[in-house]
Amino acid sequence: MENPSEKTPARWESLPSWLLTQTANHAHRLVAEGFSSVGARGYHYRLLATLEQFGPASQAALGRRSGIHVSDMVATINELADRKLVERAPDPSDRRRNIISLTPAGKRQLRRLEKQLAECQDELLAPLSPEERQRLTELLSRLLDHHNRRTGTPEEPWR
Amino acid sequence: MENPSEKTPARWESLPSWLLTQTANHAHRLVAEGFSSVGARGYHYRLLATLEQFGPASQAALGRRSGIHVSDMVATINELADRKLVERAPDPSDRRRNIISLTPAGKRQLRRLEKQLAECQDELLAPLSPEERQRLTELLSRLLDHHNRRTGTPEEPWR
DNA sequence: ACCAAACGTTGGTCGTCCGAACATTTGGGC
DNA sequence: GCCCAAATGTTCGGACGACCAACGTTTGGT
Repeated sequence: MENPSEKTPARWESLPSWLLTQTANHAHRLVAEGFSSVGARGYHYRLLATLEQFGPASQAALGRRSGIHVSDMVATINELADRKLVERAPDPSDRRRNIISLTPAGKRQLRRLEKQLAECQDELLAPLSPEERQRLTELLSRLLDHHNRRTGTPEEPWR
Repeated sequence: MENPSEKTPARWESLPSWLLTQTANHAHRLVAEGFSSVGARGYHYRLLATLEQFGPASQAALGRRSGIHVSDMVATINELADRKLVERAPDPSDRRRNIISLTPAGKRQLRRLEKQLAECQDELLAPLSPEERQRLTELLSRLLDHHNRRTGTPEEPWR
């Protein structure tokens, strides 16, 4: 959206789907800028955060928990492993698996990303009062829940 | 997000930026499905709607009005012109320009897309009451306005 | 022992957004 | 009238998130 100008509002501009995707664009841009200032992108944060929250795990399990597709997981882990933010070790008890774990440097990076993320939330919601922010997140949560339910959420098999 | 499972909620899942981008993903998916069932995608609708609303115009002007990048405009028009939904004619008064106009078939396609779009809005907002839908769109509009203002909106030069 | 299932990996697709570069044409200032 | 800055259309390419198909290896249950 390089140049939305020519003032006259287009007639789709009041559609909820438009409002959502466009504000999401702004949100994504803000977050991406914050992350890239530390040399990262969304998948990096999600993976690091998942690792810290649930501990070391196989790539497949990490994919399920973080919502990152297995095939993207490979590239993401490669990128993080190159920067020594994450470690990939073979699972001795199952030779199909790699066990991914967070390094101290990875933890530090995660702290940086979280700081960026927090700042972005504020910039994103700047024009809203605390009560309005609350109502917005509540409404969005309901929407997200609803659609996540209908878009299959298989369940963790075991372990 | 093929498989968000493993129930335990990740800690970023309550962040406004996450809620926004994810619900926007669902919205986008719904709309894209609706559009693709008629063989179109977002840019097609935006271009057709812009043409109907503002009348025939040059590609650059259409880009400004629809928020589609000039370089994407080329491909979009190509695709629509191939299907005879749009016509590309040289501007006799300015040989740099093409004048793009909507064909009757294009108008019919636009009607189809609008129908799809309307259905999507309802599916998207299904879990919300009319009042809640109202409040959501109001909050999102405020956010979008705010960020659009800060992200340059140059103005239409003339004509 | 067999087979279905899980795992990691490779190599794509798609849509939206965006930038750089280029040739052509134009209009305004001088 | 001339010149230059600006607008126009076009091509190419990249980032990012989301996704899919296929393959070889390894596994666990039967």
